[in-house]
Amino acid sequence: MNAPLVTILDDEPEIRGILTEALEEAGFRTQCFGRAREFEAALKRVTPDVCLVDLSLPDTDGLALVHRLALERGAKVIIISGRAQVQDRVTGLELGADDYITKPFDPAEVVARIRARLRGGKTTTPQAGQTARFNGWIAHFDRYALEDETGAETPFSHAEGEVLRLFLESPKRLISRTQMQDALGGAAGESFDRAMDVRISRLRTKLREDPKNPRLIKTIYGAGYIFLGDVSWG
Amino acid sequence: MNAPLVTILDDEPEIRGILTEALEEAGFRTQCFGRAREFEAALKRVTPDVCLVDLSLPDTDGLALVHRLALERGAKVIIISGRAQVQDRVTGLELGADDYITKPFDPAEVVARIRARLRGGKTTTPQAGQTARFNGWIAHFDRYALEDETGAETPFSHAEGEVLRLFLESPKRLISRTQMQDALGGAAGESFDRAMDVRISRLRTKLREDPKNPRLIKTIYGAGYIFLGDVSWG
DNA sequence: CCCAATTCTTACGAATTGTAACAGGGCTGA
DNA sequence: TCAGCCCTGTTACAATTCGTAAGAATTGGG
Repeated sequence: MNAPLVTILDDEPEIRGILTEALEEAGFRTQCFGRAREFEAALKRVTPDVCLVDLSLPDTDGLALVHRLALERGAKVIIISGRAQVQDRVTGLELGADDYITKPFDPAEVVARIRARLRGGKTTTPQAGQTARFNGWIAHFDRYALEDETGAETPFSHAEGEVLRLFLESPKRLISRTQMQDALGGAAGESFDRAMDVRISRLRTKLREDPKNPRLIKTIYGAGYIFLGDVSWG
Repeated sequence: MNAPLVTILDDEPEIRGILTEALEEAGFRTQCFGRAREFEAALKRVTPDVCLVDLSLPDTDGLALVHRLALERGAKVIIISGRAQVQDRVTGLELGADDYITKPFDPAEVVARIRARLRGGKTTTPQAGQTARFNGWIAHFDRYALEDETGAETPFSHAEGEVLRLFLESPKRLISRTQMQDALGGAAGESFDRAMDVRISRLRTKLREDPKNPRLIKTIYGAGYIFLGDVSWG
């Protein structure tokens, strides 16, 4: 398993430098961005484990960005801000941030708080179980079968299982098509797109999704897919 | 689903009072303890969702208690401490605490941080924060639908949702066109302006705005837009 | 070699979104 | 006040993106 990826979004290069140094020292992978636009562009390719966001961006409204990150992506967000008023912290946290650190900060504390977030989240599933429960379903990856609420089982194929596993490992997170393509070992960008669609389509029918109003696998036009549903592995 | 249970462990009665008042106001159930012994005894009967622990306890080592709580119980632990040194915070977090608040604290911030903890551990809140109410409407961002006063739902697309979310995140504030352009990730400078207008236009029709006299999305000639309406997220 | 299961590719239709074109109204200056 | 320009709203259309059915290619077993 790779080292956790932490993204840093701050317009001051000096702060970026301090943070990257401390974080790499602590064993994280890092990616830095000075403007929100670049950051959002990068999000189409990678899925950070924790996002550090400075609110005082020239580029955009930081709070709106935080809200989008937390809600759409399900990412862990830590706000770093010069605004130290209680009201600022409360609104930041209410909008979905997982933590709020005020400048000036100590890099050691930032590292400790990132670790605390990663500990709590458990986003990654280290090979633990071959079964996962979600919204009344049980996915048996050892047996390639989906178990109903009533206990009835529907088999699924290997390709379908790859997609399902990808979703179950990153629930409530937006997964872009390129990410999915990479994860599924799909060769270069041929017309593999359609194949993915087909896989998802078949998976949807096995999950008995209403094509007009999918509840579990939601597609975000022009962005990717998102799997809603409360997953617990075991 | 019951209200989340928060335990308060602090030797100062005054602080216990302040915290219980704020937490019950916020809708949590609370249990107070002045000594660690009583607290640990109570743990055999109940399972708190979040534990607030003051480190300066007379009858035990607070840090050791935190460590036990975090490791054995898997409970969410928030340290409240008078010790404000960075080193104290780092060790507290490393030992398993999920957050560290220094005295003096503001009860509102404590509530916000508790909520953030509960949100992170997917146990309690299935899908909070995905809806917003305003002037008789309910916007369901998880479902991409606008709910009427009568309960009727009108679906909206991702692009429309982006605009709507932007407005709901900054109500009663002027949003310039460039701001909106940045937030919506649109490539600048092009004739993307018109695209934005179209998005807003479509959103207005779904909100059944009178074109001659818009009540919610008001346009400020030469400056931008402003969203009137009393928004409450939840 | 044949059959069955699985997967990919092709093809087409539907939904979403950006673009062009035009209408209309506000703002400015004579 | 009125002409003219700029800004915005709206409509129609085109391009992109996505869903799925049907058939072809691949694989594996007998």
